[in-house]
Amino acid sequence: MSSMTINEVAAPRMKAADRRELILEAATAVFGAKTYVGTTTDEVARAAGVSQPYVVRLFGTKEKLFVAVIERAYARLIDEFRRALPGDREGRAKRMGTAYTDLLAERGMLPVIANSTALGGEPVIGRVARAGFSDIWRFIRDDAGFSLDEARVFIATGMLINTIVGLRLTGDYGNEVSATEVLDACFPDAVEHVRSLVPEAGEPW
Amino acid sequence: MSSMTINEVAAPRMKAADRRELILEAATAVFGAKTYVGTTTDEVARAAGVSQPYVVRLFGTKEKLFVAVIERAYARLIDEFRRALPGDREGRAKRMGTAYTDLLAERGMLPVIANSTALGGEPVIGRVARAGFSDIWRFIRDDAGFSLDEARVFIATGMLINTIVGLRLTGDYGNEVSATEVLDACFPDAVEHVRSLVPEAGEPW
DNA sequence: CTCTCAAGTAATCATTCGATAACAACCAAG
DNA sequence: CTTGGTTGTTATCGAATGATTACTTGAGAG
Repeated sequence: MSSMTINEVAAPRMKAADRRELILEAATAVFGAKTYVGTTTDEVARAAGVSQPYVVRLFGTKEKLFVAVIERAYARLIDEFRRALPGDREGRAKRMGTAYTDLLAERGMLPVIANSTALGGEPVIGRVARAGFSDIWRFIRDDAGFSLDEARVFIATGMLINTIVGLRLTGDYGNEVSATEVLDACFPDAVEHVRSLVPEAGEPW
Repeated sequence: MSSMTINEVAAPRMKAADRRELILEAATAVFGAKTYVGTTTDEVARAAGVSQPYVVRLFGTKEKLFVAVIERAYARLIDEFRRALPGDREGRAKRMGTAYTDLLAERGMLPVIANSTALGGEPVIGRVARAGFSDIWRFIRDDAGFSLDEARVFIATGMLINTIVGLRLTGDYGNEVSATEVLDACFPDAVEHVRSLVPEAGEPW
């Protein structure tokens, strides 16, 4: 039952640093689809095309692996936000919003960020998640120059997007009133784009 | 190691319906604190002061227990929203927002709702979570009479509150800039009230 | 009383999962 | 060409967990 979702062919003998990055990518997809506790290191390993013990050895523990995944995700997000800064000031929030939804194309990225916000009670992971959120907030305030209210609304909208994606409301668009209304209200001119990037309620992602 | 968190003394020989409700209350607290997958039926049982097999027998499976917990939480939320309807129309959104944060006092209620929004990919739970969200949205639109934009902003704000609570940002208030700013921006005149209701990063809740 | 059904427990099982250990194959430097 | 570090695997373990089974206890009806 070796699915090999990310890499069709296992690539033997890779430099450890590259292998780490490849595993992080696979782990982001799996953690994003099945939550932190719900994900097994074996699933991550098979998605990355390596053995389960090797994943553990490269990262130490499942917890440390997840911490690396979160840190990478928040860094990636800030990266994408930064690329959306240049241009007229009025369109900045919109460009950054688009940058956020475009991250949907990187499998698991948004779900991982969303899930991390529910783990503040975990001693280790919680600290990292708060730091990630704090980085985002400071970027929005200092680098993007958002006012307090702009920042609040922007982040709140992002959290609503997380909810829409996490609930897979996209699958009900057109069939169910609430889902249709929420999606229309959130993505006035990008509903189909978003819909094409979110998987159906059936598991894979 | 029997902690008996909810009920200090086990109440033997209760009518099954009452026992169910008592277990649901305990389960909400535990699921809210440790997520769905991260919670064991034994923890729920001990929090409710009964044996683990009894919990399983009363609800069939852990999944069905969680479904019952979610449905109860959404129903409870709508209940509280409904009680906030009467009064001047301008203050309605504010009253309903207060009703939401007041639910923090019922242990696990908000975290359970927040966590459910990340499980849309689960075949059974996902369906229930979407139905819960849909109920809330329709209540806000039809019963509360919110416009599309009002509804979107209101729900988005709720999701941001979920994030703040889930991340335990309340613990950083006063010590860290981002947490302080977010909390001030979200709860202009209720920061201390919210802070008093959210546990520290250390686990319990 | 006692009989019966509901309420509840102790014991136990089969899986699953993260982690560890021991070993194998590859490759570059001397 | 051989030696040593790096990259990886197979085998396996101990603990945890959801579920099942069989048993016990209490209370209310007749």
